[in-house]
Amino acid sequence: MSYMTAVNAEPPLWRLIRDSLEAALAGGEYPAGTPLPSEAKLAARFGCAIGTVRRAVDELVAARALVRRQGKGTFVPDIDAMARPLRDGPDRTAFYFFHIRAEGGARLLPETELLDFRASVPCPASIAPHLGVAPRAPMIVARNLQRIGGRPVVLDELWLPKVLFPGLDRAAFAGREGTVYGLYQKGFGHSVIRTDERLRAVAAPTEVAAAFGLAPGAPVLRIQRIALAIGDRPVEMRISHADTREHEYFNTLA
Amino acid sequence: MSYMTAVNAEPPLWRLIRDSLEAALAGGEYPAGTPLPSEAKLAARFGCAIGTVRRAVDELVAARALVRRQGKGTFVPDIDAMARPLRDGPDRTAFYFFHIRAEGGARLLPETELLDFRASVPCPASIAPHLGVAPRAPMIVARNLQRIGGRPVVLDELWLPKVLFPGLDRAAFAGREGTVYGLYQKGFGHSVIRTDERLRAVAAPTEVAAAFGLAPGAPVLRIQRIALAIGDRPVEMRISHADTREHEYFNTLA
DNA sequence: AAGTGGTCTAGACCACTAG
DNA sequence: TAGTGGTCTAGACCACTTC
Repeated sequence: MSYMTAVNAEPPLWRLIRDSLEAALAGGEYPAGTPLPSEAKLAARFGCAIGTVRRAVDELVAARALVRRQGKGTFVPDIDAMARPLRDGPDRTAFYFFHIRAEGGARLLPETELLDFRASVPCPASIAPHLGVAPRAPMIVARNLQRIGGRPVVLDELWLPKVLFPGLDRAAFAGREGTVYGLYQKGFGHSVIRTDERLRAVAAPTEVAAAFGLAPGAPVLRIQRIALAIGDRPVEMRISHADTREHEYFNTLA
Repeated sequence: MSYMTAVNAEPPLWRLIRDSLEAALAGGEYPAGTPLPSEAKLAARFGCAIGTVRRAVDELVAARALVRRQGKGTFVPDIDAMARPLRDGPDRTAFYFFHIRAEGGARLLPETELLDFRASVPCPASIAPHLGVAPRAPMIVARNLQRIGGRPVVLDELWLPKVLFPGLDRAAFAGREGTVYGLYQKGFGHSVIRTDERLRAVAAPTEVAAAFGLAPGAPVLRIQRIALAIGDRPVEMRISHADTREHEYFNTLA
């Protein structure tokens, strides 16, 4: 007569807890620097054992939405801290969203130069569906030139739904500290944890060829990226062209 | 005076168990069809609680070296079964090692035609270090043309250390059922679970241009892949050229 | 019915960080 | 010293598969 064995609908408890935490993270609680409640407190709040909370947090850690630090707490990872090479131990988390490396293998972080910034451009029909916005919705468009070791290697075109980045202007964009994704996180609460990319080899458009000192029509790598924040919310579309004469796009699968 | 609290050197028990299991898998025990001992039996064998075994197995499942099937057991995944679209549920495991898709998005598996097979070629110095073999070590070289919907899209050149594939000849290679990686797994015990890829845009070599019906020098995507089996052992290097006029290389990160 | 993996509990003890 | 996450235990019960 186990009348107290709970209802037990379909989804396991740890999944409900994971989704609840994910929603809280997507909703902007617990910004990058502040710790989550301790596992014991979360267990009390959800009325379950600590092990169940740990199972939920494990998932979010695997999805790169959280990091644990023994003795300190559990945090939303700081994207800029990740992008910077770590002192202690190998920099496995570095370069997570930057995959262009020199042929030899030495990993250098790029220097970014803002070429152009437009605060309100109607969204083309080719981009709107990827970001889940209406066609002709107002967008912010920026173009960057990235140099590695002084040499221009990547030309970026960024498309941001204006509604997700209220008040973002050229000064804030150019004057940021750290990476673009760090700005999305600290300025607007969008923690990018996943990207979908599509790559093609194309003949260099004239502007790209000029930037890289290439003959017109020379082969360049075209990368179309969609950046997704914690709840799989798309926040940026980026079209990049890379000069792969002396650099390569690296990809490790699974 | 806790004289029985165990030695507790550095590595946690679950890691030792994980490594032990990984070594057994790399050593060829438990081939694709046969289940591992049950978690209870493994716990007894290692003299620990079931939860500790589960922690170790969890890691190998995350690394795609094992799959659990409730009610049946824990298995080495069958690569060909993964590569085939699944009936039940979304085919999230399909296309794991094949990233070229039609522009629209419809995923078609390619048909492969063997163009060339050479049973013993000395390994070039440019390839040897990637596979951990000595320069001029004997290699098997194969070239494939892959068609998607009848259209030639990818030209592959495969380099295999002969020592890892004893007895592999053209007939066995061409007459296989399933994918190349399925052959590696079922014929030689090398379960590929990870790949490292480097991509560039290059001018099409003449032979590639001819195969794709491209003008000489047209841009094509060059993919250099190293395939790694369970213990991070490199087993294949592959240089592919892809026609990305109507197809794209897809990549989802983390 | 028996055997498998999946969920959840309750608690002990360890390792690390901070005040 | 107190609080955090990390490891490990021992066991209950559930869901699925096979006989």
